[in-house]
Amino acid sequence: MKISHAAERAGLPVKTVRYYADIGLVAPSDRSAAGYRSYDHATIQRLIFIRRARAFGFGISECRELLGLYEDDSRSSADVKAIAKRRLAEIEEKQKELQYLHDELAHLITACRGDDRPACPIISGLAKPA
Amino acid sequence: MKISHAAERAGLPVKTVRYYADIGLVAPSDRSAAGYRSYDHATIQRLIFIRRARAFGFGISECRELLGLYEDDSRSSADVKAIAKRRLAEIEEKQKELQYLHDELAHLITACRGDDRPACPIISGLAKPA
DNA sequence: ATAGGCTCTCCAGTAACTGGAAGGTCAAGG
DNA sequence: CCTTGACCTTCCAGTTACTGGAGAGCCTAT
Repeated sequence: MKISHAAERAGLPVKTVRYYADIGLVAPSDRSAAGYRSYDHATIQRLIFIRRARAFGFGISECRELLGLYEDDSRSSADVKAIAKRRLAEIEEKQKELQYLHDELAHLITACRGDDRPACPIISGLAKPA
Repeated sequence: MKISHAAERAGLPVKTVRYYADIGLVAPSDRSAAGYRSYDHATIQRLIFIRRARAFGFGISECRELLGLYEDDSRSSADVKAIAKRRLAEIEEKQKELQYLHDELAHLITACRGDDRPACPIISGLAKPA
C-alpha cells in the first residue's frame, strides 16, 4: 500500500506519515523499486496507534515508549500504567491552570462594560503588578 | 535602567526582553552610547503588561493588539472585550478537550491491573480504530 | 592593569509538523 | 509513442516563543 492510501487508513496527513518515517517512529514495511514507501497492515496499525496516542497528548518520545510496549508481548501492564498515570497527572495540572485562567479572565470580562468608552478593567487588570 | 534590571522588575528573563525588542514588541526606551538597551518606567510597564497577557495565554500577535489598545487612550472597551472573549472561548474549548482526554485516560487506567502481566487495556485502547 | 560581571550580536536548537520547489514514476488516453 | 496528470521522492524553509551558547565589547572596582 502506497503512502497516500496508508495515510488515509491511518487518519493522518501524508506529510506526517513521511515525517514519522524520517524520525524513525514508524518505518514503512518496504520500499518499491522506484523508492516509494510501502505500508502493510501491521505498519498501518502502528500509525493508528500513534495517532491515538498523540490525540491523548502523549509527546513523540512517549509515543516511542508506548509503541515499544505495544510491540512487546512480554511487557508488564504496570509499565504502561505508569506512563499513562504520569500523563494523567499532567492533564490534571493543565486543567487547574486553565481553570484559574478561565475564572480570572471571565471575571475581567464581566467587569468590562464593552462600550465605546476607553475605561476597561481588562486592560487595567492586565497592567497590574505581579 | 539596563536590561537585567528591567527584566527583573518585569519578572521576565533577560533573553526574553531582548527577544521582545528584536521582534518589535517592546522596544527599549533608549540605547546608551555603548549600545546598551535602556528601559524607563513606561517601557517596563509595557513588559509587565505583556508578561501578564502571555500568562493568560494570549499569543504574541494578540499581545501586540492588546498593547496597542493599552497604549491607546481613545480605545473603546468593546475592542478589548472582543479579544478577551475570543480568548475565553478558546480556553473553554481547550477545557472541554482536556476533560474528554482526562476521562478516557482515567477510564483506561482504572481498567488496567498494573501487574507484571502483559494484558493491558491502555495499550488495547490506544490501538483501537478511529 | 586586570578581573568580574555586565552587555552586545548572531547562530542554532527546541516540538511536531507543514508548505513548497524541483524532479522522478506510472497508468491511461490520443 | 508521447503526453498529461496524479502520484511519489528529497530537501529546504517556516511556524511559536523562546532558550542556550559563542565570541567579543564595555564598565567598575581593586
